[in-house]
Amino acid sequence: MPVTAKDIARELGLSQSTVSRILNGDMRHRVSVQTRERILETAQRLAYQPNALAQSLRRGRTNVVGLYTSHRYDARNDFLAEILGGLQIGCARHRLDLLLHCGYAGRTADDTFNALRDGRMDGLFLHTAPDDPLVAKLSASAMHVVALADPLPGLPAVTCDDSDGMRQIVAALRKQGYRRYAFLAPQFMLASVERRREAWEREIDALGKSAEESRVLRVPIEDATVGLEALLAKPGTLPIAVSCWNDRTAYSLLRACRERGVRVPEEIAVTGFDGFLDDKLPERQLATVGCPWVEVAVQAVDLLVRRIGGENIPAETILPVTLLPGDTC
Amino acid sequence: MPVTAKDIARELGLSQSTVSRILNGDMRHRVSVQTRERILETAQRLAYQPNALAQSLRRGRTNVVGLYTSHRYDARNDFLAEILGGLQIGCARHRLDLLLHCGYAGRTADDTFNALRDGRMDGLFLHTAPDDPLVAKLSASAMHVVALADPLPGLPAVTCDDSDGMRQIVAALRKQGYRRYAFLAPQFMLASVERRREAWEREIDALGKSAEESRVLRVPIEDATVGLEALLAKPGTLPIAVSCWNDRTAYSLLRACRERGVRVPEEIAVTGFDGFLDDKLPERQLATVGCPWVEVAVQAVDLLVRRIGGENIPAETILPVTLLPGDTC
DNA sequence: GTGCATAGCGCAATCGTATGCGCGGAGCGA
DNA sequence: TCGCTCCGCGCATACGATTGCGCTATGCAC
Repeated sequence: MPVTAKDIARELGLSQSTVSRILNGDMRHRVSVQTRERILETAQRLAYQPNALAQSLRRGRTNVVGLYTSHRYDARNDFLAEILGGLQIGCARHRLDLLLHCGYAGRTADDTFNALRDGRMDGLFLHTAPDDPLVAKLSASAMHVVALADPLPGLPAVTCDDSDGMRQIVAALRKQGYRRYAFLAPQFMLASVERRREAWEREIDALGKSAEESRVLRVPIEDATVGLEALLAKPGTLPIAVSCWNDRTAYSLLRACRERGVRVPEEIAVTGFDGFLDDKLPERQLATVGCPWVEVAVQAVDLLVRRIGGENIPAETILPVTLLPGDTC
Repeated sequence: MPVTAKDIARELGLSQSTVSRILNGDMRHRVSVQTRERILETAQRLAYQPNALAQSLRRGRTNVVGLYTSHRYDARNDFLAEILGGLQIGCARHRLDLLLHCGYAGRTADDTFNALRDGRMDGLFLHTAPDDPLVAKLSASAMHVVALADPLPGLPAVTCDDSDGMRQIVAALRKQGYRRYAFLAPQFMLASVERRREAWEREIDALGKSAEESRVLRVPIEDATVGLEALLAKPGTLPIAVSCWNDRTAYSLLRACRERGVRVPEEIAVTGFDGFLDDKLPERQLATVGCPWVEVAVQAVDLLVRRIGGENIPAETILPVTLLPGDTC
């Protein structure tokens, strides 16, 4: 059985409230020096550890923040790993713990929403699709939420500059004189993807008549072969400059090219978005956009803490990205 | 303000205890059908969500399990990502949530230990070095702990069959007739590494006089160049069969080989351990051992739940691994 | 009219902590 | 001696739930 404040009080013939005040350093409550010493010494000796549940219940504050993501973790999801690393850093700074909410199979948005507001956490980080029913519920509730990487309607967010990143990429492609362009998007909905797509379209439109072709293709993230086939099926001059919405899709495309014997960048030029480093690659070869995901998460923690503290926080914090040239275009 | 059971009781002119019993489906407590209906309807209408802190405090059970890892998350740590994914699956099945304990900078083992036993979680998953002071404290405490992937003294663990995996690898190398061997270990201490090293040494010893050389090198996980230099510095017949303690180190070595123009597998043969899939690679080229890390985590959750339930659980659960041939040896 | 069972519910303690307020005694000045 | 201040601490309640036990009213048999 864990030792409680009452145990200490009983041992010393004091009241539990006095023990509590001393251990919390409540200076308004005057206690003799000897009593203080005895309490501290006894707490030490009995290895007293306050019950966090009771404290949270009473204080109305848990020092726990949650993370809800619509996607599960796996070794190929570099994005979540980076975000998680950043959250770890941020939480450590603010002495918070992180509660990963595990979505039960068959759980409805209602269930999930209820599970998130059961009092165990002070705030929540969210990464999901904008049309996730959870988003509307959360933004209508009193819950403190910060969206990560992808802006969500009605919620503050910390993001990377998707538009600028894509603008820079296409600008670089234009400078190289490509005439056929394509954008590879995922089959699911994500706000940042649409931003990148819009920026891509703006830049392509600015090309005017000099662009021979420009298409947006939706492909499964783990296999870009269909996309590649569709591109090559249409006759026209090569190469085609294919901008992928993220690095993982770009690597899918690169693999598809290798498997079909398509030369990069002579026939297909490829760009990514994220800028993950990986020892597994010979060198940085993928031309991509470097996104500070760790920093995104760190800043998100700062913001959430301020929000919990009652401050107003900006609707969107956009972090700058950098072009990372490579030899795939 | 969240609505409490007392609010429902007040609204219906009932007592809070009756409300609680109905909502918990306590059949021993007899209540008229109308009252039951009214309570359920009102709870629904007011969107009542029981306060998890109060429930946990009273019930002595939180339905939260913790994860403590000595390493931080990042995109290159495939291992943690896989483990985390498995924990997600397992926790979802048992309707648990996962509390990531963020180690604060400057926190001592004492601090960490105390933070882990503050009543917020029912049990804990652990991945750290065997000489981490935390391990001794935890195994001496009443806390329910399951070690992940790496056995820890005094604690139950779920692991992969390190010995068998390494045995299979070296057996395959022997069959190919290599005469010089090396083992690349990390500079930090981890039980599974030592198991792999011991298995490697046993197999090499079994070669007897036919082995021209066999060395164990400790290299930083993110850069194997020094190791490579040390190997090549010593004259002798090539190739050298280098078994790396994990995939990441193997990729480090492969990169070092590329950078120095060393041919694989003609001059240096490379094997890994983990078997992570990655779209970024052209094909499965690294010869390695496939470890079911997701399954390790899933089973760890099952075990921890049984342990929390009062059962005795096996000291070590070892999951089988499979040899994944490649073209790096 | 009495006894007894049962249906239908409430009282109150409990989990461990935080905190507003009050209370007895000592010391001191007038 | 009276009144005031300040020291040192405890009482009691609250946070929001769970749960053992007991209480009242009704119905029914006798």
